[in-house]
Amino acid sequence: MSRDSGTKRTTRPTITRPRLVDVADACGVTVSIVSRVLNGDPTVSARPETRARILEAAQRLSYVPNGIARGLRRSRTMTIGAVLPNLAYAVNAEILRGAERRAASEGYVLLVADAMEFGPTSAAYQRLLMEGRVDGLLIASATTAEGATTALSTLPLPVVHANRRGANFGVSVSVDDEFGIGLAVDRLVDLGHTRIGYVAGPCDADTARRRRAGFRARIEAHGLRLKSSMVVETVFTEAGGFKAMQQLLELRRPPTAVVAASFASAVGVMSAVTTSGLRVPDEISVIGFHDAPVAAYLNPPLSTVRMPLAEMAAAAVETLVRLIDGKEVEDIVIRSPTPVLIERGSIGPATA
Amino acid sequence: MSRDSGTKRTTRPTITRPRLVDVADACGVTVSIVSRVLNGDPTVSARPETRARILEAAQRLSYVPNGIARGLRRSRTMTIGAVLPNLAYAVNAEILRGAERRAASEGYVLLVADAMEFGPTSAAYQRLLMEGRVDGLLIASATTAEGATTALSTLPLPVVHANRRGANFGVSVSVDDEFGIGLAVDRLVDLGHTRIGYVAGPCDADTARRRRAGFRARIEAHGLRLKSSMVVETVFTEAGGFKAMQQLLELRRPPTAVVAASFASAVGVMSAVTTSGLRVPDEISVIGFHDAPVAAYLNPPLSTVRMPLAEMAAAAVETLVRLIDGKEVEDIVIRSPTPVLIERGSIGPATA
DNA sequence: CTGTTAGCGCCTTCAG
DNA sequence: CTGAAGGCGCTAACAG
Repeated sequence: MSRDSGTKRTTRPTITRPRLVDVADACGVTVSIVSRVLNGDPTVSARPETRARILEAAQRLSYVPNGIARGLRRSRTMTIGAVLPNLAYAVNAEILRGAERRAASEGYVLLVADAMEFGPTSAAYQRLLMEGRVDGLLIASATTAEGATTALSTLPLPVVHANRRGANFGVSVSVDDEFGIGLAVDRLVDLGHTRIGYVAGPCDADTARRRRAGFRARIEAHGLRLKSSMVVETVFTEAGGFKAMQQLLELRRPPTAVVAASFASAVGVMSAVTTSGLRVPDEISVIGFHDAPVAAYLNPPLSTVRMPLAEMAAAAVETLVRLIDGKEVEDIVIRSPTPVLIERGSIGPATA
Repeated sequence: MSRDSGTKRTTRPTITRPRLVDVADACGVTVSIVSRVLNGDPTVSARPETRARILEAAQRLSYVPNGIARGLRRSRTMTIGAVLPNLAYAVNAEILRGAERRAASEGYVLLVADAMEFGPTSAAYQRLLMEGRVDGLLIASATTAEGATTALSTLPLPVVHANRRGANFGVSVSVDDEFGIGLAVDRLVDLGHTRIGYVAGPCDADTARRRRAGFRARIEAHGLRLKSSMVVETVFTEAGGFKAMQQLLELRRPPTAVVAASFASAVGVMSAVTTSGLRVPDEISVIGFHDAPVAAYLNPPLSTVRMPLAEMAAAAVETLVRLIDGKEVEDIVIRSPTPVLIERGSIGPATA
């Protein structure tokens, strides 16, 4: 039919999928009604009989609209760019997963880019942003390269930051870090600890700053004093936690309990304690921030604060979609489900 | 989801990006030369002066071609669909990461879909495949839903399977599981172990079958006998490893060493040993398959077999691109860098 | 109720 | 050496 009307179809290596026109002349109408019927255009009142014929034909040919053509026409790609840091850490994987799920249910797909290499000069950056392949951007990296962020702020593109507040452009969706870290403090104080150490995250991440502030505030709310030597700043990795804990162990009076600002660093902390010949939780209690499947199987099982990360990611996608749709949005802090302390074997009563 | 209101924000006014025609009449020529010059068309011999003017204008307007329009025109989206299982496990995250990197350097971007929900009826499936948004598919799930795979095999779309051989369609890029698992056996035999248990993966994953076969072969190559009670099949999770190990511990003569077919299950194995009051490696040695950052910080540090997963993912992308380009490709087994046993504290000499 | 038509932004054959 | 023009497949006015 009109399939070969275009004279030379050149070399089409793959089998061409049915197009709108194919289903159109499969039932003797034109593309326009087919399009409108298939898209459920409310302003069209097709004769039931025609409509049925169209739907039947579409079904029979297993017609699916070409997303690229549609994207071009509507200047809407139904694609979201996700910029994420190292996926080897469960936190980020969980965010990506939550985002992908919600994106799918909103009719979007996710393009991923590694935040580590996401500078304005990178190929990924070019493809994602400049080529107009995405309708919006979900940035889940607390520490995206500075060059990238400033470049981004000049782009006419909706941006949502997940787990990061106060960027100078875009909207933020985050969790209540202060509250979450407070849960850890409360429980440790409950157990009689008064010398509680803190393995903080890098201060260039605002989420790390919030946790740290929350820790201090909660410690002081309990009438305790936080000596500055009890707080060590490090990166969000096992190695970082390990080194930080070694430092805490060198103190004249080491802490009897330690809260780590991430899951990975908490693992490092436990490892440092064990390696030094002390026991968790007998001599030192440990709590990590963010949960992971492996937590329950560590030796001892690591207590963690579980934050609603998947929900945060979902809300971030939802917000981004609203933004893309031109609706008003505002910064959001996800408070439900409430952060909760998962108690496992790594904490116990103060002994020292 | 309860949320918190902050400042209201809306999207910035959308500035339309420069088009080909903009740079064209910015220097008084037509789109056609501009297109050809910018794309480095070798068959065009533009006057140096014109060419310079064009490049300058493009630069000045910071013109970047619209990827969607180009995709429509060339029926090439420069996009690869990646179907992956649970990213919470480091193995998969590493594959995704390796794939993303290589895709970027090949000029492609990656669309991700969760293998767990990747059925032919899922929205993600629709968007990725049927809508023609991707030029090819990278499947890194050993156990993609059956419905999905059969549906896929009928699609005229290049497919590469990573870490999975013998699918009835597409090409495979995998690592040498047999060899890798053999390294673990060799070392344990070296250490004097003769009763070596194996916590296998689900037999519906061909990669799990290969590891299992490799294990048996290597055991027998050492002249040992493998009692069937020494092999327990389970899922690739901590919980799976835990339960499997419990089963092995109930044997009249439990193994003195255990090889687990995944990282997660190895963690579960160690946990089960410890929980039962035995010690690793004093009473039981443990080796896991696939490495992860956390391994070195477990208690005791977990010995693992490190496989070239990132390289595999990169090769898979490269193969897919070749396939997309219509070149001939064949199944690949990545043997470099060679799989290597990372010895950590979880293994020691046989004592029983 | 349905058809015609004009592009979305780009590439590319064919003329000049 | 450069221009003109026809689509890629689809949507959305605007007409009948």
